Amino acid sequence: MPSADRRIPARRKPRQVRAELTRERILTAAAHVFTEYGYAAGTTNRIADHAHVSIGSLYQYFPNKEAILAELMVRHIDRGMWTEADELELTPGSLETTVRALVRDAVDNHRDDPQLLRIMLEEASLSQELLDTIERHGKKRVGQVRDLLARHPDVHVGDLGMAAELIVFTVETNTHKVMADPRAIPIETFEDELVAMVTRYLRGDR
Amino acid sequence: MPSADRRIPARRKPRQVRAELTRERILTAAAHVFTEYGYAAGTTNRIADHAHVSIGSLYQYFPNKEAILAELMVRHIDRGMWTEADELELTPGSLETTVRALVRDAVDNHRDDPQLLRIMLEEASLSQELLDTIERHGKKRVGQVRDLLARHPDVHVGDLGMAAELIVFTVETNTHKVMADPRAIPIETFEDELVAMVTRYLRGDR
DNA sequence: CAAAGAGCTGAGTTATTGCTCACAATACTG
DNA sequence: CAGTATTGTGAGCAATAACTCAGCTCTTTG
Repeated sequence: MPSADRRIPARRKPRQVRAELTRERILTAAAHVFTEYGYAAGTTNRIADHAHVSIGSLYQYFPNKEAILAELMVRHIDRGMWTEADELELTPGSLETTVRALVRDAVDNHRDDPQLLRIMLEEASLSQELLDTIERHGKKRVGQVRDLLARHPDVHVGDLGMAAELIVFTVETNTHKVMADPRAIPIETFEDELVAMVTRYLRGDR
Repeated sequence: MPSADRRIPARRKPRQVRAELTRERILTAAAHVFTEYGYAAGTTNRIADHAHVSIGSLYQYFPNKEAILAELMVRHIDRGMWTEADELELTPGSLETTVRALVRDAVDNHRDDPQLLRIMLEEASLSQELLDTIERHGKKRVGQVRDLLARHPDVHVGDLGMAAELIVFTVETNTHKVMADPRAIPIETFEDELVAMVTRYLRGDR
């Protein structure tokens, strides 16, 4: 492994469609390879092989291995970002309906490739910059949920911010677990329990 | 990195106290090094250095790097296992008290070295055997909690097994998160919310 | 106290992997 | 179609890290 901090030369920017396709093939292959082998064992040569591309080509579009993972991560985050329209859409209905929508949202976010997400979050040591992006995304999401809860009449909790944080994290990790586990519990059943837990919590029953 | 599956020669078993001490020093150093550098960058040479032991000695007691982590993991699990006495001790009291005890237990389990636990669980790719041990431990724990809930009069949930699973996982991961995050939320506050959530869920209020 | 064995050493071997670079192939342009 | 720019190739370099082994020191034992 070469020294980590070396001057990273600027990469060529694709000008022809061919090049753009190559880039995409590399990313697709990387997703597959990381999923199958994990981050450490998902070598750049393996990725290149899988993409039917030479290792040299790979390094023409990505300055290093981490950059590939970073791009996958950024794309995932972008896909998962709520638009304001989505947010409004969640407002009406009973508390349970709202919570269920939240859970469904988390499930959708994991649908593509739960294994890959796990690897991205857990296995690879991401750059500080990327971690910051994820952090910001998380904070924004907690904020959205907090606002959502604030607008709902049935919510009775002490600290709304903390409740939002607790909920987002709990829903996220539980979904993550059920989706990532091959021999998983049926999602529907688990979803019901999760929804029940969160709903009862928010309702603040004594 | 040498090929993963090679004949692993039997290691020397310590016969003198001196040897036992060396083994312990290696394990202690490994815990420190893994915590500070992570698993991948926590090299065997670094561990040996930190333990003031030659790399050769290290390999006299552990067949490979993973075995070191495995031993740390097994020890952690053993420490965290409930005895029957512990179990009985948890029975009496209000539901909230019981839940709080559960949460406290998780906190205690993370107290030693939350970073290390994170590394063990997330970063390293553990052997199937070790994963099975962890799995068995998890199942046993869920079983213990299920029995605990079954004995409590205030618990009203549909599927007790699933409830136990949901609770154990939720308490575990939330605790894990708060403990591992350096700029963490005050544990007490978070604990209260977590306890509230789980308690309200179990009480099954409508 | 001397022989035997247990424990310890660390330079060196083996293997892997991220990544470069000199060159070849392909696409664009006038 | 010649000349230029872009894209693609893959052997091999350099770095790194897991692990070995020949020979040493320390402990035990008779």
